[in-house]
Amino acid sequence: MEDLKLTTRAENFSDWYNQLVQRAELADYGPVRGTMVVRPYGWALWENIQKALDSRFKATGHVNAAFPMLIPQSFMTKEKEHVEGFAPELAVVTYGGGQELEEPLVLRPTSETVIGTMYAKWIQSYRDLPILINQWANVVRWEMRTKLFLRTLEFYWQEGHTAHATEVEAVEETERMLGVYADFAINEAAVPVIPGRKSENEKFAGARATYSIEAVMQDGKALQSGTSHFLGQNFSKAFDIKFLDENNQLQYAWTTSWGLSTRFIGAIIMTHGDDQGLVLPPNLAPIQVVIVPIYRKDEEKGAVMEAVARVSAGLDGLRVHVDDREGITPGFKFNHWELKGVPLRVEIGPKDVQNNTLAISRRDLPGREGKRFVPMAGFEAAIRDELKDIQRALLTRAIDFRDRHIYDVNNYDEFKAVVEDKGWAKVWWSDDSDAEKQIKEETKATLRCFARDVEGEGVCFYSGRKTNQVVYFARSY
RNA sequence: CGGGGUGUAGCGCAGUUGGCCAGCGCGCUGCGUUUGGGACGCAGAAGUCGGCGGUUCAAGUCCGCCCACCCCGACCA
Repeated sequence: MEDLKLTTRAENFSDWYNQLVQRAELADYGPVRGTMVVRPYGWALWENIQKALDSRFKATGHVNAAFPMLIPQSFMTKEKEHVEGFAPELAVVTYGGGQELEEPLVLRPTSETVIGTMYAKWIQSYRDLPILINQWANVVRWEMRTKLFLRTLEFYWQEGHTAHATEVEAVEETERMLGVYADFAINEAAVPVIPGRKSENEKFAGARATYSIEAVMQDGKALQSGTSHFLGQNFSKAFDIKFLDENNQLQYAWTTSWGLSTRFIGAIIMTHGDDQGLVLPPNLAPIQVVIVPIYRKDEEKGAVMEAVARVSAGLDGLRVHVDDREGITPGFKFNHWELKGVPLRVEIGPKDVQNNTLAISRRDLPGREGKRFVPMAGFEAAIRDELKDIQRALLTRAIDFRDRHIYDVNNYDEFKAVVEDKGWAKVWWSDDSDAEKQIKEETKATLRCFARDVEGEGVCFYSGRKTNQVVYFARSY
């Protein structure tokens, strides 16, 4: 008999995640190994993520466009590091129109190469710069080990690609978009990410510098949740993106790229989810309020449904769902919508009709603790306030969790104990790629990013050398 | 690609030393009673037993090959 309850996080975090994703109807496995079907509920969540990001992109001057999914294979080889980085995970089309193609086409793993090619055509003068384009797209990377949302052969994302006249502008753009991601993650998703620069080992293939937002998952692992790359002139030299500056000098443009994918849904799940199921931040939840009518007899039904209609109509602008399914008990519905992570449940039954009240239950607080009765008079404000409070509470709780799972570590033994199962290690670090590789080899922990706003000096936990840099290490997805 | 595991109804599983009619729970359909934390009764529908080949009077069960998926490792957003 199939268990009604999820595997708990403590029992097996990975099973918990897999069961949750499928039972909450966020996604399912596609027919081809490693592919993912994003189901309507999961896609609705993605659409809300898209809206929150897209409005931020527009507000910072970007426009949307669409570039082709098929890329001539030769494009991928033009930038040396790029080809080395992506070669193992390319899917290649060799047949089309019933015959073998003259040149194989790769399914885009990312679009720097096509977009760079187009930018080379479109840019002649400094007056054409900056060019600030984003596209919402799917990309294909042939991963060996897959997991729904976190790593699949095909995934959905947005990729911004910009070209600038100066290095300073391009660096500013890279950091601006990192800031946009952090703002989105913290204020919309209530995922308290840590922004920072990646190490040379971990940066994007072809980038001068990569920045990321990193999130602490409930099993203590890190999830890279968005990236922003300063590409220098690497791609403009490879793709001949040149312009004449004010002094009639031919210059290579400075480019950036930045992306955030459906992986972010995994970050939300593993930041807020509990043993009852998904917990969604109100700002992004496809359904913010679910109303469950309760009645026994037909004569009760009429009055109850009337109250339900009144409440539902009073919540204009909120995403409200009335679960009026017949023949299913309220208890079943409570569990169902908890599994799906709806932030707030409203119950309206005969007693409420009689007392002129309604019952509201917060998803983030279990059982009686999160349930209270509010008077029908003024329910609109009560519900809106409650949603805002849930959004705040989720962030506060996640920040607290994050801070309790990042450990200041001074020696390698402590380090090993921490990254083994406790969480992240925050350490003084004298930047050394070989040491970083050695640590990864021995502990499976990777350098997630360089901490910002570091003051003073310390002693590297690994080499014992003096340094002014602090970094985070953790095992990651 | 290495290691491990699993394929029998939509899902989760049982199926004895091969034996005739392939079963159980959940879900699904219909009717009735229920409904403030995962309701109950009755009646139903639903299966190329992952595929191909072999052994046998007889294969879900034994043998061989293949395929798929999941988990753990090396790579990644």
